[in-house]
Amino acid sequence: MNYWLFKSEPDEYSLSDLQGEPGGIGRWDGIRNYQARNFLRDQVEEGDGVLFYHSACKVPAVVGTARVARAAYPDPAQFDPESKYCDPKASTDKPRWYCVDIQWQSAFAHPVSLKAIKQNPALAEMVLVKQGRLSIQPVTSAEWRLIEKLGAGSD
DNA sequence: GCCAACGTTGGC
DNA sequence: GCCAACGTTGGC
Repeated sequence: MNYWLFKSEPDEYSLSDLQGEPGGIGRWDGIRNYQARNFLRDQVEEGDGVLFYHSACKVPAVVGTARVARAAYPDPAQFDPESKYCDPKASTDKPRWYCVDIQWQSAFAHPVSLKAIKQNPALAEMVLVKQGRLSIQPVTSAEWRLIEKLGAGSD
């Protein structure tokens, strides 16, 4: 069982969008960055915990949690000429991009902002702090527990 | 919308 | 196989 942080722009796909899907299960697609792709394809497993992070918005923050409902499979959008995620270099024989399904689990009473994370010494080693531009990243179990606790507002 | 960090691409 | 150019990401 691994823990991850997934970033999404709330204008594109927010935590409440996921919550509104049938069964709270949505496809996490459109990943077009190789580092993120490699984590997704090689390490993300069904049942893993996901911190849902809103990026490129007014208050970047972890806003809730989800779990991985289905491990990596080829992202259908890469083969769809109508999609903005279409990649002419990808083929069904040799898919280039992958996606997973995740299921909504919780919305935090108190979103944990990037600012708060940066100010917390216990979270200084998070990949989020160390390497800014990575949309899928591993989280330690200690970091997971602390962020869940902060999100619940019981600090 | 600027620009920095990172990984891939491709000309030579 | 070097390395400059390019694409993506995301905080500010």
